[in-house]
Amino acid sequence: MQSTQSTLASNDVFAAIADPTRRAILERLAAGPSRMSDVAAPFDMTLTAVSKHVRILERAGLVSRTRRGREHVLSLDAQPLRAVSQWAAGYERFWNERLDRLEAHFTRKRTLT
Amino acid sequence: MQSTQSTLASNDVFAAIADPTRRAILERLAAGPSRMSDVAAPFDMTLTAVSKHVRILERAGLVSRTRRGREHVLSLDAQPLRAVSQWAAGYERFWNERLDRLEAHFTRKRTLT
DNA sequence: TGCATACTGAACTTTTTGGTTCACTAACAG
DNA sequence: CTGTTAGTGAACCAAAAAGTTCAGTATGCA
Repeated sequence: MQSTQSTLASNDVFAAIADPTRRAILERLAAGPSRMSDVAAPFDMTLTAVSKHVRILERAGLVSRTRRGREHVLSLDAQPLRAVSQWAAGYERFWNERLDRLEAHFTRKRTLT
Repeated sequence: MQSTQSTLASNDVFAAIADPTRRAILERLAAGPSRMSDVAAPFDMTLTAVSKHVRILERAGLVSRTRRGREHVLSLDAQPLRAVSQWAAGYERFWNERLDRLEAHFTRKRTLT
């Protein structure tokens, strides 16, 4: 079992990236680690709110934090996104060719229960 | 404007795939189109509940329906997942090499505001 | 020491989500 | 026709999510 990533914390990851604020946080951290306050600054919400978003990202394994004095420095941990990318890419054959419509036509005759 | 998919309905897509039931529905439809009832059958919830999930998937552009008599036949529409895959793949450089930690070390000195 | 800064935690509010039930419409089967 | 099957729509509920405020804890700085 090497690819058990799915359905273990995967659900958390999908839930984590569902929120646009959290996706924006990830984008910001892609530019390099930064302090909680700096991450929070661009958003029109309190620091506490952003702090909660960050905690959700942490639990999803997407962000890690290291304390430097009173500052919390956040950095991106993108591995879980690999699973997401691969999950979506699993549907590749449906968008590559327009074979989804084609195959639909085929299978309809048999598979339709 | 051909690639405006992002941020237009993209948010809906991310929200749509956040729910495990809805991901399961997509998986089922990957095997071919099927009727609402048949899609609903495996789940431990009412048909109405599944119907609502399907509507969310439709609004996200992930599922389309065609009526055949009184039956609603659902089929997968995977295009939006391409955007998801590409979005996640945008973070590829962070998981490919362990260069995220490396670069973190670099940028920390300058970027830390 | 003593005040400002950088956060967290707890309590609370509002909105959204995921589910239910029940009544309804439409289509098919005898 | 009549009854059964396939599905929606509306009203409702409980729990979760997203945000707030306020109080508290460390750390840094003068």
